[in-house]
Amino acid sequence: MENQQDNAPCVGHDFSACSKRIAAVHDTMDVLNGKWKIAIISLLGFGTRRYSEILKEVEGISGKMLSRELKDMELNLLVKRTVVSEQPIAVAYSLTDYCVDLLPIIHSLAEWGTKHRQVIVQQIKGEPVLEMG
Amino acid sequence: MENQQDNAPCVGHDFSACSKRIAAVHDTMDVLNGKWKIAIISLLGFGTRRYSEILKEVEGISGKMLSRELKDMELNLLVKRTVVSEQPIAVAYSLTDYCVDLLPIIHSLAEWGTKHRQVIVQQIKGEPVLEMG
DNA sequence: CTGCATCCTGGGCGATACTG
DNA sequence: CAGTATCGCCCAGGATGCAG
Repeated sequence: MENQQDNAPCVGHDFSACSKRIAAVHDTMDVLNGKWKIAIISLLGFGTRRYSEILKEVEGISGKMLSRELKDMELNLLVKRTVVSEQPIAVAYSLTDYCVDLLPIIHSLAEWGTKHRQVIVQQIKGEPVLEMG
Repeated sequence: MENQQDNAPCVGHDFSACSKRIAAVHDTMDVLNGKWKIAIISLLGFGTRRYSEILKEVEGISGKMLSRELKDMELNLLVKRTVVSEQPIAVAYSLTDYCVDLLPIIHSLAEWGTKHRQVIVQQIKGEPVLEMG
């Protein structure tokens, strides 16, 4: 699979390298779908959190969505759910070792986001006010 | 911003590192929103493509969505649009240098997706899944 | 060929109330 | 505190048709 250069053009019938890569990325984004999962992973990357803590620290998420996302992520082996105490109930969530592999990627995403914000700001300041659709 | 260890727990008032990172990732995912942009970038990472080529190679995308995504990505300086010929009209799309920075990340995403697919298949087959955490 | 307008549907997601 | 149930909005995105 890796005898293909990253930036080599893929013309004609050298089709499969492209589509395989696209499919693989699709698999990942399928698991990371929705508005919240990446943020949750990013947060849990800083350490174990309880349900209510995530609710507070992930700005804007509702309880329903948090439950749903967490359950989904558990099924996909991204997070581990641990009942800490029964009365009152407390549940802790942490990343699986396997999901930890995503952290460097997500970190890169964060860095790019920071850079992008600057680039766009420059564009807006620099350009002679063009009306954007 | 980087005096924070990647895996250091962020408790109590060490709140801002978490939320800043989350916000930055959010910025990126905001730009990469929707079902198609990452796939398009991944494809264009293999080389310049024409509109109709992208339409064929990105499995499942409709013409409307492709136009929309491409326009959006152009505004965000992710792709460059070049009119190749007028009669009949032909348009080539390529990644900006700046968007090329995303390729390694997307490549990592692809690798993780491949791995994940295997893990999930193992899990479904009931094979002893690796012990997490 | 490239790309826009229109119509339409599914489901993602928010708000709120409720259970254990 | 953790999680579910219900209701409903809204918009991403599919299908189709038209225009330059």
